[in-house]
Amino acid sequence: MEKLREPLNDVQNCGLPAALEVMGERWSFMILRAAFNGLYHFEEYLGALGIARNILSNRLARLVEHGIMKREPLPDDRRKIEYRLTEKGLDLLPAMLALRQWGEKYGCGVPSNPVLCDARDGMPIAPIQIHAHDGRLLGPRELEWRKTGDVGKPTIIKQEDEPLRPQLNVLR
Amino acid sequence: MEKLREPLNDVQNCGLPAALEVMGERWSFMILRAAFNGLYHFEEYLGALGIARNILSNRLARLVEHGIMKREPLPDDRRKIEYRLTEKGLDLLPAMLALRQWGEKYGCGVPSNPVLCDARDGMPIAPIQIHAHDGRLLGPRELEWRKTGDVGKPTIIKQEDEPLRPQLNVLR
DNA sequence: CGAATTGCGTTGCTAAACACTACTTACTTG
DNA sequence: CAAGTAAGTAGTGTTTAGCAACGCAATTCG
Repeated sequence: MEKLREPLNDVQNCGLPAALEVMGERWSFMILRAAFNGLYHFEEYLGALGIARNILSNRLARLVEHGIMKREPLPDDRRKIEYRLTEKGLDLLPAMLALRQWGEKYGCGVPSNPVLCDARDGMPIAPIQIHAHDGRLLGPRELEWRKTGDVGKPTIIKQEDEPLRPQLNVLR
Repeated sequence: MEKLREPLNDVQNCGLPAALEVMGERWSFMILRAAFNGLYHFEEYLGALGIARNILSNRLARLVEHGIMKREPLPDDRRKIEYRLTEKGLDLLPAMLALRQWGEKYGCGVPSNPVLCDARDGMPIAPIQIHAHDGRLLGPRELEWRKTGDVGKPTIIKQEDEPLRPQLNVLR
């Protein structure tokens, strides 16, 4: 009885374990946030985050190693080194914001003073949500896993009585 | 010279540290993924994830403690206990998917066989992205931090020569 | 009924990751 | 050259993760 489900222990077939290899380490997300706030230098991160020097050193090295940040010494002061986000790093912004918004909603509860806004009109950005290919908003119960070959095929209404375990019907 | 920036060390004013308190721990996201795949029971998670018993026990307890999952013994077999996502837990789906999509894009590189699809038409979901309040798509360079009082005010074109550090202009 | 099995969880111990403080090295500035 | 700055390393404890074995209640099997 093949219940279609993700092969959870198979690291190859899911991006999540891959993502967590770096971003799952402590401080990685906080360093990322600092980077998105325009910090560039070791001592800036150090002061802003309250992290230990050796940990920061190690974490920055790993982020560089994984192509999330790039490390370039400044020509005018060769002591100084700039750590900047790469494109790969910038691509983490949606994930970071989704996590942050979730934390705002349930954690500290409330306003989270400096608000991330659209620079064009100064309005706060929308919540990070799940959209269909055509832009419709999707909730958790409107989703299902599909084998690559079954993508796009019409949805089959289950006839048999055996209660196929719901795909993403995780509530009630 | 007040450069508007998030107060990075101030845990109160950002949801990210709050979110990371639970979700930053190892295995939390992987357990969440398993839950979104319709796993309910201890031994199911255990087999699917390849995690140690004590760690799983501990992590589930913490997720329950933080209201992300709920723990309810089954009436018909009182050994069995169902771990299910709460609404708070379900709300983590965008963050989980954003992270997963990022990992797919850069990590394992490619197809990630079971694809998450819109149940209605069977098409894969769109990438998780950042939208303005009116639905426009926003990139990292079209964003800025604003004090709560300045939200919605027209964007000020900087006149002075002193090079105000760019808000989210983290590239070049 | 009694013995084996299942489901969940704990305990004891080893290894890895994290964190604090102090030290080092390279460079710049006065 | 002396003093200071920026980045990074080393030494030492503490915390967390990981493995294997045990405990225990509820269920099933003979």
